[in-house]
Amino acid sequence: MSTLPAPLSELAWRELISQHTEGLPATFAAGPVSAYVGFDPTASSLHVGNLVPIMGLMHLQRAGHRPIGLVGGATGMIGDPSGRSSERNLQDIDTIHANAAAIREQLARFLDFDGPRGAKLVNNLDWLGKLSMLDFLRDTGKHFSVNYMLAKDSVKSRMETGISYTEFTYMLLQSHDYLELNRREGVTLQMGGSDQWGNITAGLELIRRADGKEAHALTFPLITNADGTKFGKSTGGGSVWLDAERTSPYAFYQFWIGADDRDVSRYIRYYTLLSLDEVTALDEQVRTTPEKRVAQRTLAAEVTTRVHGADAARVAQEVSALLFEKADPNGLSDAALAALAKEIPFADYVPPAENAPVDGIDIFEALVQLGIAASRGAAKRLLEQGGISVNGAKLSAADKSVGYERLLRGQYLLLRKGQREFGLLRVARG
RNA sequence: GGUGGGGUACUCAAGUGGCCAACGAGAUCAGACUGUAAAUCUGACGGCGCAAGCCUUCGAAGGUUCGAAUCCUUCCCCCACCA
Repeated sequence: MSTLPAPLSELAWRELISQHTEGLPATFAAGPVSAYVGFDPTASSLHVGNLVPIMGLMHLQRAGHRPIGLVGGATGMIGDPSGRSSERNLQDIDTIHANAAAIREQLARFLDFDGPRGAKLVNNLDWLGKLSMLDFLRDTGKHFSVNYMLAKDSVKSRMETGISYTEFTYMLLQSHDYLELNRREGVTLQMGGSDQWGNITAGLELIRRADGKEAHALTFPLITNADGTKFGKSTGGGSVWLDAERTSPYAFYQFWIGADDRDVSRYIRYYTLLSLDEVTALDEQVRTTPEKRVAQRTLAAEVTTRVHGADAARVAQEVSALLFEKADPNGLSDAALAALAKEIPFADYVPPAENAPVDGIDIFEALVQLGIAASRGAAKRLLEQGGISVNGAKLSAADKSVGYERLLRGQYLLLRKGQREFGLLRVARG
């Protein structure tokens, strides 16, 4: 294993390799390789679940090879059956174009798009869009037997519940992409999640049969959480996005801070560029002084800095310190409160329309307006269970309202739900 | 086209005339314990309401009944076997 060429040795110690084709090491050793990863343009932003393939491309480029991102503009309109239990919704073209543009910007935070080894982003709509059915059947379809396709896990697993002809064909379209990129860009490696192995190797077959050339596959492991939950879900249950509009830098930072001790070492290997020595040192810290959360802090700072920049990461750290390290909210300056308003859920308080039954700020209303509770009923349950604090002090079940005298700087209220969810309310005195 | 089985809340899954807002499990949220960790224990978990209670829900639409997720009719969809 010590003889693995550049990106493979790195990927190997980071445990980022699930499997790869046999001849891949030799191919890397022979010179610069162009490799691609596909991204679904089903949303206008990538999320942390896309991070592993992105890091794969990053390591590749750092080792002197050329990364290519493929936006599945065409295939996104179809849907990959791999890893899905049901048929999915199709996207319209305008949406896909907009999403592709957004994805390119996010990739630029990881990849260098300039220079001879510059990264490139392509869209398979460019060739699949104008491909005729007859050409496709003649040039691609004839190289595959239905028997071969049925034997793939992605198809097999759907035989029970049913799979449309469209999704069945997905494998061939992806193979066609690989062939196309092999011809256009000299791409000889496709990478992807471990569930993509079948689709990628189908592409290798096509390249060999159609052009008699050799190409390779490399897959990344499926990322798991030690507690069995799905990786990449925020406290609220939603995906953690790279787009600051969808997931604030603070929330993004918090996502990483919350990593389980059992996971954090792996995540640092996967998602940062820290060296093996640094990673080993952090592992030691986790073992001896887990309560200091040094590894989690490092992980959060590293990833947030890469995705949102050093300034945003620093603010996220400061806000986190403010909220979690027992600073008295009453001492916050106007500037600090204004900064906070940008990072955590924020709302301008609107008093209930009814002739207010309570004096002061209606807590249920405040929680709903901040999005911390889904309804007044839910807010009430939270309060009754002792899950709500205001300005650092826990409320009792009887505290249905908060007096104006408790407002910070005369106009703000810092609400907290449970251990780690915050919201800032601004109240206009009338 | 025929026969049989099935569509229940975020997911799985009970329920086959009133005791059903609907057993149970998972997921989720909160509390205790902690280290913004895990595990464990406790509670909550359709909406509105301080509450009594009201409203909406069991594929869709009608109907029977004092009363339906449960019975009847039609329709839509899924699965298995047969053709």
